[in-house]
Amino acid sequence: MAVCVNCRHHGLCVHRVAIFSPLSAEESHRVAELIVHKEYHKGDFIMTEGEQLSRLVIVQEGQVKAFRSTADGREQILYIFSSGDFFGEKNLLRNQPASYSVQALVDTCLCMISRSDFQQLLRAHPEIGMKIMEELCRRLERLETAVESLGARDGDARVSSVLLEFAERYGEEHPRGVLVRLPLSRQGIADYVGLTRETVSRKLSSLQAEGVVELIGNKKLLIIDKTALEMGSSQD
Amino acid sequence: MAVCVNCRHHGLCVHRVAIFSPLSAEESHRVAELIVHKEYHKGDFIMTEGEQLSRLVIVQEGQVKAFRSTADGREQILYIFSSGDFFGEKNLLRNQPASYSVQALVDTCLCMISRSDFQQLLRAHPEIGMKIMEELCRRLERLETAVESLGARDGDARVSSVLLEFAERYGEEHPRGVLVRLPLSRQGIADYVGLTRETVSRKLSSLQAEGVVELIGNKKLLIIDKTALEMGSSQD
DNA sequence: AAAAAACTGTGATCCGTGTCATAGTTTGAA
DNA sequence: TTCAAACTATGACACGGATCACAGTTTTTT
Repeated sequence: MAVCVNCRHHGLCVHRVAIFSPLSAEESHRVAELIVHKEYHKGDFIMTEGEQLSRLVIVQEGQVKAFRSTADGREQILYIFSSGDFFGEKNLLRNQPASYSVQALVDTCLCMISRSDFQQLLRAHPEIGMKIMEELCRRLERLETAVESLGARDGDARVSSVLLEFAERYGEEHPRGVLVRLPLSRQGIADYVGLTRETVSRKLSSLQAEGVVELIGNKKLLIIDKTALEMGSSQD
Repeated sequence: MAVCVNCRHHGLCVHRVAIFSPLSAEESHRVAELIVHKEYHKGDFIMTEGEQLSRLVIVQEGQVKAFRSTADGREQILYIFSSGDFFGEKNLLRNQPASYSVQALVDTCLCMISRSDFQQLLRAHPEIGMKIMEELCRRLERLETAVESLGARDGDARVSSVLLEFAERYGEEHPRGVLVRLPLSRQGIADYVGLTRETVSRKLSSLQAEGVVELIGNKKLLIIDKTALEMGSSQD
């Protein structure tokens, strides 16, 4: 596996995480001592809905999905967390159970800090609280947008907007457009935008037929006409 | 109108708001000085998507809806804020524009505190930051549930769950069940759960036909069989 | 109190997406 | 390299909710 070797040997992860940016070099060294590392394989569960974790978890390397299992047997993906993101915030302030499950999408290395250590840290450095608030607000905005998009039950718009979101987060320059490494399978995309696997397939196919995107295998995709997606995701 | 008379004469609103609960009597007196009150009529806009308000707004008396206007002309309601709730948090930490519009559902009195005053307060009383974090987490959880519910596009479940939510927040005891004063019109409910006015009407009618609820005019509703709603909102 | 405006309920029809079925493709293991 | 398991694409069909239309009701205005 050999993920996060750096991280284990030096306390590097502290530097990679925005919420710890208010710390001085010396302080972050001390914080690094408090952190426990753990590696997970693709598919491993990191936490389960309802569980009481009482740790803040930071993604050091890799990618995980956070989701809820719905009553009708579906799986609603809420977040995709990558390097630098954190989760488990719910269990820190109050003693609340996790409101979603988290599962590794690829081999992943996580940093964990205990509830008590973190609370002490928060008292000593209120600016960390600010950082967390900022991130919570960002996350709220993401979910607000998700609600907006799911409320307007237009399938095309949902697929377009998820592609734009992935392009923003995981896209890289390419002579003919933006190359996106998809973090999710077709089923995963469906679980993210509230459609079925089949519908996502069809929408992607027709986008390709229209020359808007180009499917490269199942895990990559080239966005050729970004404007068309932007139009499709909003007005038509 | 005559809303919030108390509030204007004494600084009472400070006491009614959870986020200021860490303040001592004397401190809250001082904070009350910083607060500006303002009254709005039903239908008035308090803030508009994209606007830079740079104030934290607290609902003293009344009720407002927070929503986004979607590209396809719909209106997606994100939150309903009542007495004690706050909004405008986005503009406080960073200088971000509001991610939603806010409009008064009834005549409403609001308390506002400026960005700089609030930040000073936050520095002096880190516990206020904690309270805000808690509330942001609560709000996140609400939205996560909304996403889950909108993702599973079953109309019956959406209506059932919104009724349960309203019962929780606005319901009162009644010999035959729970009496709910609906904060939204049929169209409003539709905008909240991502359906059309007509579908909401139909679902409510059939719930009434099944003896689960009883419609009392357009603004009230009696939940007779809460269990049926709970079953309908999850598994079937 | 009367009139206007806004809101609600319900039928008829249409369309999009879910569901089911099946074949093709990719991925990973032996 | 071969084989199996998992994933993907696509057609056929059904069904639920959107849309359109209109009548009835409630609320607001003057």
